[in-house]
Amino acid sequence: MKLTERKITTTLRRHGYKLTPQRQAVIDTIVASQDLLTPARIYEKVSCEHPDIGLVTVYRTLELLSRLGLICELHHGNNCPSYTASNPEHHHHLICSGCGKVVDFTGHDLVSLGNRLARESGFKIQNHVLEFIGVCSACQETK
Amino acid sequence: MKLTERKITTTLRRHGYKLTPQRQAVIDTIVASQDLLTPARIYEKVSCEHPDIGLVTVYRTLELLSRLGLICELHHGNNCPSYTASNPEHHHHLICSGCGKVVDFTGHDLVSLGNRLARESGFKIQNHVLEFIGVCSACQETK
DNA sequence: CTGCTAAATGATAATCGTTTTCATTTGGAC
DNA sequence: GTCCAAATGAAAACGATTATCATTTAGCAG
Repeated sequence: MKLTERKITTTLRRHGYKLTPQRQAVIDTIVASQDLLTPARIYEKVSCEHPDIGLVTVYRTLELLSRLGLICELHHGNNCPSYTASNPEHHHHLICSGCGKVVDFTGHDLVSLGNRLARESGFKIQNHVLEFIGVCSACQETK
Repeated sequence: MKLTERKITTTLRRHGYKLTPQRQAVIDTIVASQDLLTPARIYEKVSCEHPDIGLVTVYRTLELLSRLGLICELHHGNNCPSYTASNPEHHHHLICSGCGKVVDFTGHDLVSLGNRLARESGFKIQNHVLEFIGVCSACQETK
């Protein structure tokens, strides 16, 4: 279950952030899309409805939402980061290298592996990233 | 076992690339370091021995080595990519968020998970990324 | 509803990492 | 040694992101 727009706005409020039309627009766009969106793409989409929004505001909103854990920032090989609405439960991503579509998946437990690594390496494990990159069925057809 | 410098140079030859002093220097630097190095950091290190090398050449060499699979390019959250000598057998990375040190680990098989995902999602899986981020023992002490 | 204030915005410029361009140099085959 | 495609370096171009700062506004108090 993806995060609802409502959940995001109430979280913003709870942390004392204002709920501006610009932030609304960015949130709407991210929640409405199933795909990985770059900042530029988000700006482009948002601009259709709100032509007077600045790219800077998009960046600032993304930084804020990311910091609050409401959206996920991913890097899949190429240069620039992409964002997708965050899933409240722990999960991983399956990303289409063709169109950027993101599918969440759960059910693979890496805690015991993390514990083993911590024991063997002396690291204090903070986080992990598990991503599968592939080609979605739609992109496989249009080759 | 990390890739040796010798292995890298013969691979270059085999693909018809020239073995220039500049490439040697970049290769030496990457092989000698256990840490994740950014292009800027590699340039900095290489410049000590070869003050007349250009940053552009570092970028070009990294691109080449990465394309030949001799070094790994990683993105761990932050903006710019980092590189480390590649391990010939399939492996994953444990990265220190303090100093950038990289520890390879193997033995965790994700093939069956990949197959399950492919079956359920219709994706054709191409690749996967598994990284653990943590704090190495040295960095834990200097806090 | 009205006014107030700190927070948020937008325009512009600055910054940073990376890539392109192009004239010059050079590794390595002959 | 000669030659030429490949490689290099300097400079400029480029794209993404961030900083600056004057203006606007959300949300609260009265």
